[in-house]
Amino acid sequence: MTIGALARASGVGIDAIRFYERQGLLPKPARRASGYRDYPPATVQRLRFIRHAKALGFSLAEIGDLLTLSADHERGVEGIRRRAEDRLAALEQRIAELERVRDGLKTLIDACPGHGEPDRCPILRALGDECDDAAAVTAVAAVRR
Amino acid sequence: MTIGALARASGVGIDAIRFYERQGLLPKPARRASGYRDYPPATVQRLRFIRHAKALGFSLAEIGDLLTLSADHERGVEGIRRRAEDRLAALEQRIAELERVRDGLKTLIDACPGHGEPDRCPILRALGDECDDAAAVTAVAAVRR
DNA sequence: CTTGACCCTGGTCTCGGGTCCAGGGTCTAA
DNA sequence: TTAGACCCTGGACCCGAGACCAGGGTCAAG
Repeated sequence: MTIGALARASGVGIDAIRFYERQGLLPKPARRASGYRDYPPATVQRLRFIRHAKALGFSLAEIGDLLTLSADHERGVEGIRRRAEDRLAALEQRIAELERVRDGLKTLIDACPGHGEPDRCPILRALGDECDDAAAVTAVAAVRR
Repeated sequence: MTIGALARASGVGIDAIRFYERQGLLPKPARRASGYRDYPPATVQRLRFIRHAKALGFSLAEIGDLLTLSADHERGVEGIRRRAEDRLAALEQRIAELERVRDGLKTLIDACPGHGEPDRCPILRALGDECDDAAAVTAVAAVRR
């Protein structure tokens, strides 16, 4: 199939397919006499794999790793599983981080009356770090590393 | 104070300070005869504001917005509060998204025995989208938009 | 007076994941 | 045969938020 047909079948853009080839995520395809790339239909699966793995938060480098491992019939499966677990751990850490930030922001919003003098707004005071307002201090402290 | 002193006092790098100036987040400071930037001490607060707002997930453009609003004694506070609420909503959406991905990944890992043939690994099968495995299908479906 | 720490400008480079463009060649249906 | 859709390459460009660098000038201590 041509690159355009592959793009339609896999849901991945033409430019992205050529980019993946340059990155080594796709093997260099056969060429027709005209120079057109000619893909075997199984490439659709490979591109879907890449698309889904991206949706799970894997980087292209990690996906290349997964693809290499998945071709390794000896130790591939353990490697895949371990990488998936690493991804999961990173994901959970990121979620916890965002939740911390969310709680800080929520605290500030709750403490803000939404009107009045700007120098009494706990959000501004907390961000500027020049306040004794307990709620604001706590909220921003939660956000600092 | 010089830019180096300001950097130390605020915890923001020298290059970043000059960058913020170019972006209009910091007013152009006075210059000494030598051409050195000479900052009023209050700039430390402003840089801390920027640093904290960044930690809350605001982009530099949004921070510029906040700084403009915070100088507006008429309608500033309502604007600030509304933007904080927007940020909170975006944050919660992002968290929910990541949780969806996390659950999908978790399901896949639980379904994977961690050994055996690669073509029986639910992670690989799900990513390649060529499977009837219910757990894998559900997991990946949860991830797709 | 020299050394070393600091500062200036303006420019390029980084990361990731592509997109877009110019200037060609090719394929297919009418 | 010709229009229009497709394909090729190599390169430039995009986003955000700075980092880094060269080639200069400045400032304070010893």
